[in-house]
Amino acid sequence: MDAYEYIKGAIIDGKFEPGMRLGEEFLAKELNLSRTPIREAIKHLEADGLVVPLKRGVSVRNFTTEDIRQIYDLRTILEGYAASQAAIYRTKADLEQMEAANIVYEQVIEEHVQSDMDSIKEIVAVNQRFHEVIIHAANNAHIHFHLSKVVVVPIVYRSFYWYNDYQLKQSLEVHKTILQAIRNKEPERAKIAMHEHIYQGRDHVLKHLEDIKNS
Amino acid sequence: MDAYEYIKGAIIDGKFEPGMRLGEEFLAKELNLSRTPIREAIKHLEADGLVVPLKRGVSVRNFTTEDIRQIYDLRTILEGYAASQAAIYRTKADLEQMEAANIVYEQVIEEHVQSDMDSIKEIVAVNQRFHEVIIHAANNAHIHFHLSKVVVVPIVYRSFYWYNDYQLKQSLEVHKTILQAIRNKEPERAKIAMHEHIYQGRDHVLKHLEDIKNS
DNA sequence: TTTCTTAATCTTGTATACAAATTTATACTC
DNA sequence: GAGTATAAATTTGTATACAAGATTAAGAAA
Repeated sequence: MDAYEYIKGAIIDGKFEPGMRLGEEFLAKELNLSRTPIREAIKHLEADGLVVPLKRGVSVRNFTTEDIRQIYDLRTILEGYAASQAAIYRTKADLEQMEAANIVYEQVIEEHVQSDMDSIKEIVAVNQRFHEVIIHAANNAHIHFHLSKVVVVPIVYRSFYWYNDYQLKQSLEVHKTILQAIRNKEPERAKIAMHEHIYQGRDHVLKHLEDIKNS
Repeated sequence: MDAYEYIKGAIIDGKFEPGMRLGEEFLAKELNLSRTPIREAIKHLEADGLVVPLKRGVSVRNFTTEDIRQIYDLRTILEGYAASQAAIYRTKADLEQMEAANIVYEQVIEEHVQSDMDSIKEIVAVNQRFHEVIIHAANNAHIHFHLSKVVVVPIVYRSFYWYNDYQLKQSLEVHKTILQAIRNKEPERAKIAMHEHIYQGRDHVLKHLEDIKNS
């Protein structure tokens, strides 16, 4: 298995917790590889900002509340722009893929039972799919390059775990609004709706962080 | 010397041209190192998007005109946002550093004689300094993280080489406008001025690329 | 002469070895 | 018993070795 993907995955789903030192020998054993490819994967993760260097070796980065706020601000700007561009450049095929993603989104929300890990993973995947199609439709590969590094922050990734049914349906409704604006070629409307969508996500995560701090 | 910085520098100032294969043994000899640290530097550059993988090894990335356009669009959004945030959060110390950068900028432009490499390098550095202070004042470390990867594109970096005296003075004037808006705490004005500034940079680069294509 | 096949060479990718540095553990002193 | 110093043991960083795959070159056939 690819070392980079494995370690990244383990960080994202919390198997490797923030602050944990990532020993090379340990990872090499876990993946049945020598230290060389492990070190290269670590260098890649360091460039991504997912691990931070120590005096020697690296540890899993700890994202503060302030980091989360800044990252969501970034996402708001970039995805807002992507939505407005998508409303200009979207093709028929783009629209079909957005619609398809939202239909699946509706299904998995419908079938979803609270705190079922598998269905949450499906929700995360299909939500991401919708966002990715918009970014693709925006016709700017560089936006995609940067957003792919922004969204991957562990806490953002896991935020769906503490959505309730009502909030999930709310989220689907905003998706529909965004899609409608893109279909109608209304860039400003698409941007504003996307802004609102991501601000809701931000508030949701920040509130959760506040709650666990007070307990 | 650090392998990553060396190779990155060589790509930026064109010593390693787009498409050129970066042989590990070659780089190892050039830097008096073994292949191991070279490979790690290459992995880092790959994460940055400055080199692209081949079937085996990597080559220097070639940025197309379309890439340049997309990258400048990204810069416009991110630095425009940074300028508006700077207009809100700038401290006294931030303002002083912006002023200092612009004073030096004025001096080096004044003393500058066309196509003197050293003075051009100074101009590049002090222009970058002004932009960096604004990004710092915006109070968003993640914006800085992403912009640092966006601006480093070789062609963008070298765009100053084909500015004439009038255009340099023009550029200084816009810097002053941006600074004034930030000083007066006018976020929207600062953003718009920054947008204009970067669009001018973009048009300048794209026109240059067009010119060399037609010759 | 040109093209296809095969062999030789070169380069990468992975593993391992070794030295330097940091961390941990133990012992000694106050 | 606590703190410091010294020594032992991990662990990283760099170098090198080896094997697999890719590229180039050479030779044979059309």
